[in-house]
Amino acid sequence: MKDYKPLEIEVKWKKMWDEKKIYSPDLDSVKRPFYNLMMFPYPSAEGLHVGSVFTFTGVDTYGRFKRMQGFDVFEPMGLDGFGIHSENYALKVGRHPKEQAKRSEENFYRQLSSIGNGFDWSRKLETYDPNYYKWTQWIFIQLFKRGLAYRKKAPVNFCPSCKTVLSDEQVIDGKCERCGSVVEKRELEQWFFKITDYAERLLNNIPKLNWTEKVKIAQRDWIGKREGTTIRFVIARTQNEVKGTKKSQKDQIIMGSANPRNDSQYIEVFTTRGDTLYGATFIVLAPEHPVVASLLRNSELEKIRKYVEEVKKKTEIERGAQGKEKTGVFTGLYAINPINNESIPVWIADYALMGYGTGALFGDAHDERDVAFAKKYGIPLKATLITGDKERDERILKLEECFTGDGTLVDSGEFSRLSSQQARERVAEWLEKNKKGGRKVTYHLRDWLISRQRYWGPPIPMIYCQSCAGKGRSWFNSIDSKEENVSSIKYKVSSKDGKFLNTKYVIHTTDDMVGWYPIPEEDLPVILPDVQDWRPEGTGVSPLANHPEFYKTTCPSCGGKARRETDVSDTFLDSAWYFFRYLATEIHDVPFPSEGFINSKSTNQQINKSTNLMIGNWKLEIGNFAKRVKWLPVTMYIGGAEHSVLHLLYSRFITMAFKDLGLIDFEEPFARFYAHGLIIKDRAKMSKSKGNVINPDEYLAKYGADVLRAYLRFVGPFDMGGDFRDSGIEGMQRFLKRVWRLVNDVIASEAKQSSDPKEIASPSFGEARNDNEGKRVMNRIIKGVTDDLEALRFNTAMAKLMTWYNYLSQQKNVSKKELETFLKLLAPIAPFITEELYQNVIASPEGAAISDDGSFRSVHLQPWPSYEPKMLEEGEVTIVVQVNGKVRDSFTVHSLQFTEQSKVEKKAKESSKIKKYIEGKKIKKVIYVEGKIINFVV
RNA sequence: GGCCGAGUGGCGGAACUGGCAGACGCGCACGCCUCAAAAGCGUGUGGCCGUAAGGUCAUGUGGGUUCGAUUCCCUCCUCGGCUACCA
Repeated sequence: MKDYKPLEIEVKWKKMWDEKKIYSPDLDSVKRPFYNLMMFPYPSAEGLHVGSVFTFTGVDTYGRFKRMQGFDVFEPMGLDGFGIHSENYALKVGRHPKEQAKRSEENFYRQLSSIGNGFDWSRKLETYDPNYYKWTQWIFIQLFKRGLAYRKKAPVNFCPSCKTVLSDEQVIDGKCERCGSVVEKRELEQWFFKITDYAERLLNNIPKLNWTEKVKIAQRDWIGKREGTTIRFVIARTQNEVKGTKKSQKDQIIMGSANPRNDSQYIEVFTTRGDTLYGATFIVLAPEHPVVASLLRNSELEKIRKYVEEVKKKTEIERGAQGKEKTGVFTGLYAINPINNESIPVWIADYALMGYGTGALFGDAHDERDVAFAKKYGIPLKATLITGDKERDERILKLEECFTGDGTLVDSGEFSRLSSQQARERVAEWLEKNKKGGRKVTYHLRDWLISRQRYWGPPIPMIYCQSCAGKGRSWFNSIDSKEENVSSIKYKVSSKDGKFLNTKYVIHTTDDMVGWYPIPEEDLPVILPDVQDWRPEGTGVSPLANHPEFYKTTCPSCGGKARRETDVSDTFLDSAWYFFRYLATEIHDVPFPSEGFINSKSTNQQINKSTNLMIGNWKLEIGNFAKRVKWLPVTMYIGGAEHSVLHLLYSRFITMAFKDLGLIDFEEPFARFYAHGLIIKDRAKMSKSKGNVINPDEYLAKYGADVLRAYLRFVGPFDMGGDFRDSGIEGMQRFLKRVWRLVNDVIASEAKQSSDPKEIASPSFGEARNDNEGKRVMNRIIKGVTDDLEALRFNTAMAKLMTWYNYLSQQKNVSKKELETFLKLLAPIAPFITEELYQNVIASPEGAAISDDGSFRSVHLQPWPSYEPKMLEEGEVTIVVQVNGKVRDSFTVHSLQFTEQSKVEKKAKESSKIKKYIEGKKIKKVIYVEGKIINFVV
């Protein structure tokens, strides 16, 4: 018998699979497309993490299972190599990002090809490939033309160490996601995508998605829809302005005619708790609130100016997360609560956020933050909600307890005695009727900040023309836009039940966009030049801004001197559409980007010329894209739950935008999303700082891909992850060696038998066993493994196969059918060893991998084993006998003849063990679960 | 603080809709093989009492529902992930 040499058979079969292209479906002609997608990795670290191997081989096991079930499985792989992660890694190792990308790419593809996955390598992609990012840029332009990309000056998170702008999502606990530095606030002009326009659609589609529930919840929370009310508080100069006046004068003030304030000077606040409005005793403004700004212009109050400036400089962390001390300053102003005409002080405080609601809130006794703030500054409070529990209500009214739940209103004028819920409704009505505010919906979701002042990303494909700007011109009033008929572009806004609500026309106000033009599409891509000073300098601009040969250009409209945008786009944009690109890619040898890069001395003209080489055939690519849409939405998408919000949300947004662009007729990219678990080591998350990161290379070299794959399947449930341990992997190697030996022994003894029929070796082929038990076992295992794989319960599928092995290895004869079936069931998990052994089995006594007609009889192309439901029934079943729910005895009966209650009950009562417990007692009740259990209650 | 998970032998984990808790594997012990070891094979393996038959206690804690709870409900504790002053 040959020894089991995993590495040798890997080389052999990999070559064969590659030659026969068994993992490269013809995208245009297949009948049962199954797009089996895993989140592509960003290759910034030293190499592939064993956690990624866990995920990728798990996804592949599912894909192989589906292929054997007759689906045309498409399983592509690529690299998310553009962006801040990769650039930071390049910074760390002191290598040019492009050079590093080349190295990472080589290493990653080497590793990825060694794990035994059925990747379609003819369609790989890298986000830094100009053939890829020309489309990233194209998408940007399409969104710009539809008014979904816009520019605004905004306070942004700035990491002083990475020297870049970060999105809110990249700021963790006020620190930079990558380097951990404390993040500062800066004001910069930035490009944004209007994802908030899609908030309602993104939210309403969630129930329809076949996704892991927790990911759906995370998405819903991230969108964070809140229905509440806005209330207008008219500003008064002093408290007396209201309090000291008679009713008629009060009204005047409120109506805006009293001097010197008028109705335009009001503060609009947002609340979800309109029921507590009567108890509002102060107003809090965010330091960035416009009222504060106007106040500062007219105010001599140095104290306020100082406070606001300090807070604005403060980082998120210093401003303090919940629980930390709140700070604030009184403005000297008062505001009139429209519902009760009370005049209440207006404060500025750091716990009010400009980014949420209206940037202003009212404080009351039923919010813990408000109470904490009020107590600190001695602001009075008034409880207006009670619970009905007398003792508790006493405490609440004495302000000893802060009650934040729904209750019954007290001391709230005409609203007293209403429930919170009723009151919210009535207050909203009142405000609407009296034009003092009204219902309002707010979202936690913010627009997507796209700009990055970095090097390693796709240049944002926009041109700014100073001269056009001076004339108030932009692309939106150019001839081009009229040709594209942009003004008539509209998209549908749907309500919750999917009903058409209205058509939203994009109305362009060119104010913000004056001077801006997209790069003409035929000039794409805007190649990222190969500059040497690529490191971020912390000047708030991209390194490309130091390269006039890059940014100097001509205006597409007037032909005058113009300037390219020098920022690059967020890496989340690269990954928001890659699943489309796998399908659109023609099979071609893509030159590595460096070959297409221009050098930094090239002129602008050369940039454009050189791109012609890259563009390829737009129409062809778009055409393929459209044809292949049958592959979408992605059938199965598997990735980490850490991407639950951002990546998945951005991908959904881009897909919806594609639909609105008329490119596709669906709006959700992933029919099914499954979140896998994490592999940990010694009960701790793997991390470099802990020094417990596992490099799969050594395991692949030592044990081979099959052993590692099978071990990772067995280590724990796919959605939970598992604890990686060397002793476990040894056990798995033993198992595969046993399988190897069993199959080879059987084949060998068969060969012996046919040459000398008298000699019966054991175990051997043959039907001689002639028992139904063997067939029942096989059918049960087939069903079990099939169900487990379908539900991605790989660990229990593996256990069932081991159980079956244990059974087979103890039999005198093992049939050829059993061996074949065993190998087929194991094939998705361990593709190499099963291919080798399967070929041995079918070759015995005759047969070969390549049949006469030239087709390849790979185990991976065999139909998945089926089972006969009839054979699942057990020959005999064990009936457990309980007395008062405690197991006292058990016996077996023939399942077909002896499972009626009367017979089982009779037999159970005959048992001496049972008699002991029921003798002389009255049986109150008998519970019988057919074929399982009988329970006497005495 | 909020949301989502998870707590089961020495360890990783099974138990799918409430029905024999501990499948399968690791580890350990003993045995076979061997001059010996490794590998391999076999047997056993939750705690306690008992020679045994058997009994009894056991799924983080405390309660509840049920003939019966790892599973359902409530309380609390611990750990992990995501998120975070969202008015």
